[in-house]
Amino acid sequence: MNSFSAAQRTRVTMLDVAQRAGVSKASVSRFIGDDRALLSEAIAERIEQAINDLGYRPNQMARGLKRGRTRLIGMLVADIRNPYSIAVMHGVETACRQHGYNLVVCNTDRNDEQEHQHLAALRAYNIEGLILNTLGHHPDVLQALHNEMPIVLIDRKVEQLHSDLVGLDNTGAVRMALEHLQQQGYRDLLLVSEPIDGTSSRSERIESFTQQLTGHPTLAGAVVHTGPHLRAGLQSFLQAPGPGPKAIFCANGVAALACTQVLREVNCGLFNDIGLIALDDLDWFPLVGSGITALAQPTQQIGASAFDCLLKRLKGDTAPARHLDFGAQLIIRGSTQRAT
Amino acid sequence: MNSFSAAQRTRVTMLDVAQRAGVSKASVSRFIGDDRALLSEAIAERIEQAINDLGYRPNQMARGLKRGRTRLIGMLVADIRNPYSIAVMHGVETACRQHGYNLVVCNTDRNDEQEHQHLAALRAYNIEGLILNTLGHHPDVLQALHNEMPIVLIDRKVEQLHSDLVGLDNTGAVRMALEHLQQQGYRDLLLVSEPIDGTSSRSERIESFTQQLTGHPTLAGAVVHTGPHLRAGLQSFLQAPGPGPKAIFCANGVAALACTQVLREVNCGLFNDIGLIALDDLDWFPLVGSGITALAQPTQQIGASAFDCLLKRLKGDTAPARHLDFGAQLIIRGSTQRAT
DNA sequence: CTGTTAGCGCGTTCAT
DNA sequence: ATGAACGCGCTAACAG
Repeated sequence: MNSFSAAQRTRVTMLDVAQRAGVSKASVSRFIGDDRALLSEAIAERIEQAINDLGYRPNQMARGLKRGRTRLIGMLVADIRNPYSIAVMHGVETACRQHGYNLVVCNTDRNDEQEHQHLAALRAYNIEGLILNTLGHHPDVLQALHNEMPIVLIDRKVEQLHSDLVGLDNTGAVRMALEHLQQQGYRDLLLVSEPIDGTSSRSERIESFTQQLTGHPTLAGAVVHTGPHLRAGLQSFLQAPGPGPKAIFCANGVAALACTQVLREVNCGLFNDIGLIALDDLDWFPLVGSGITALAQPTQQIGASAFDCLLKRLKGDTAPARHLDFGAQLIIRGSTQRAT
Repeated sequence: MNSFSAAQRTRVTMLDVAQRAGVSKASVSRFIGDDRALLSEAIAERIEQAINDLGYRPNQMARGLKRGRTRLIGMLVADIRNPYSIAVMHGVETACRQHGYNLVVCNTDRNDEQEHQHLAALRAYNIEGLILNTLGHHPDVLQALHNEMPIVLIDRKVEQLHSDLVGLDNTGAVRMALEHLQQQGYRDLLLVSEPIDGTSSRSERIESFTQQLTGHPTLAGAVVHTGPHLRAGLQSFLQAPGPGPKAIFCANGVAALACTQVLREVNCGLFNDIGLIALDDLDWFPLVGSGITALAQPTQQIGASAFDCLLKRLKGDTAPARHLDFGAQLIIRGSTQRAT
């Protein structure tokens, strides 16, 4: 078996093709690039033949070095194990491929140091644009990067970096949730969210919730966060006398998972004692108890249109930063059907 | 706001640093690379200063072009929405970062044409090694690639491509499942698997199941596949008179999801009427019914050791192809506790 | 239409 | 210990 000890570089190059076809490198380059029209039929055929014979593939590194176009898009994700991130990433990846771009994905595991490292690495690879789904705790680095390439934010804003953003219409989604719960007869609400850490979508949902409650005089509401206090928070909510039937509103998929876990631990009948609705729709939602009602995000669209924004900018669009907010879709399951 | 119309490339280069520090490019290169020891203290400091002042980052493209080392690892995944793939990928990514490599992830969506495209792209970017988790329906391309770089297979073999493989000890995992089910008093077993499509791990599990059943005279067993016939298959299993208590063995996470869905649809009491064990452990398993017993795969380890294999090869290891099989871990939940 | 030339940013001999 | 010059694989002028 052969060794790959980093030294040998036996790849067939443009020169090989040129020699085999009996032409100059320039002609091969024209054949490869967008100038194929300038070539005579005869010579084009010989080049094509040679390319196939040798299995030649142009070296994108060298190409990028010369043209300044690497056809590489970077994506920085805070938590790659979050189903939302995966779904969006899938959308981005699909769009990339359709337009001849490739995607370099970096996961920060919610770690600022790793975010820093990855940003440096992405820059070193001359990516043409960046899709960002992190807290952005390095505003200086990001700003510097933004001078070199377009950036599109996904789901979370970054302070002082005013670039395109695509995400969810959080206020609208919260409104849908509240209206649905109200219609179903719930009166006492608890919002369960992950702790506030600067994620803008997170705070927007919480703010919308408290704000809109003031517009629903028949509804009462409170907020708890996931983590060590979740269990206590849920229990006191369950036990307290309230204005009427109770329901929980999970602000995202992770909160829904944590919340459902605790509800089971405290032997809460899913979902006879209590209603439940979640923002995000995960594939197991139908399987828990009588099914969890969800507000699904159009993740595929979000990813695709993030790439679309990037592409527009790469083509020279210099319009002021845009914000694209997509609507959520209500999927009703058993968890918000009150036992009569 | 500035435009990024693909033309301007104002990045600070090695020459800029050299001039600012009043030295030659070669010295800067030595500072960047592993030859820092050869530099005088004074000059090293000046270079470091200049680098910081200018915010210089070496261009990996140019670097890779010259040295043949891009520090890029490619990973080709059949289905990025499969939690198993994500988990493994997370392991790979972590290991990559720890060793200064970056990961380019490509998703084929189980599509042969996309696999082909992605392989070409990865080659074009001069990745140093490839981690493969697909069917490998392009043996010629893969073989050609394998001449240029090391390849590590994950979970599934590829015909005629004998390179390193890391995955699960499927036979052992099936044995653990059967023994556990037997101990719990189940006698009539049904294996639910995704359809056979050439995925080696899939067939190994099915074969191990049927094979080992012959060694358990007290157990009866059959196999059904997910898809349009799953529902009928499950129903006839549930209704048929059998040698004793019944249990289902889901061959992976996807099968477990499909299977649980159907069980709900046919109003099967989860899990009083029937036992359930699944290979793979998903985060929602505790939440369904009384909890789903699982055989967890050490996905993090699998990913990390895949990268490890690659690294060894890159360092010149030419030993014959290795197979690394990890053991599964049994996690007992309610779905295999028979109601007494 | 085609070939020649000159770099892109960097690493690596050679000299010194 | 340091600098000058060449080439990695490719594209973009310029000639012809």
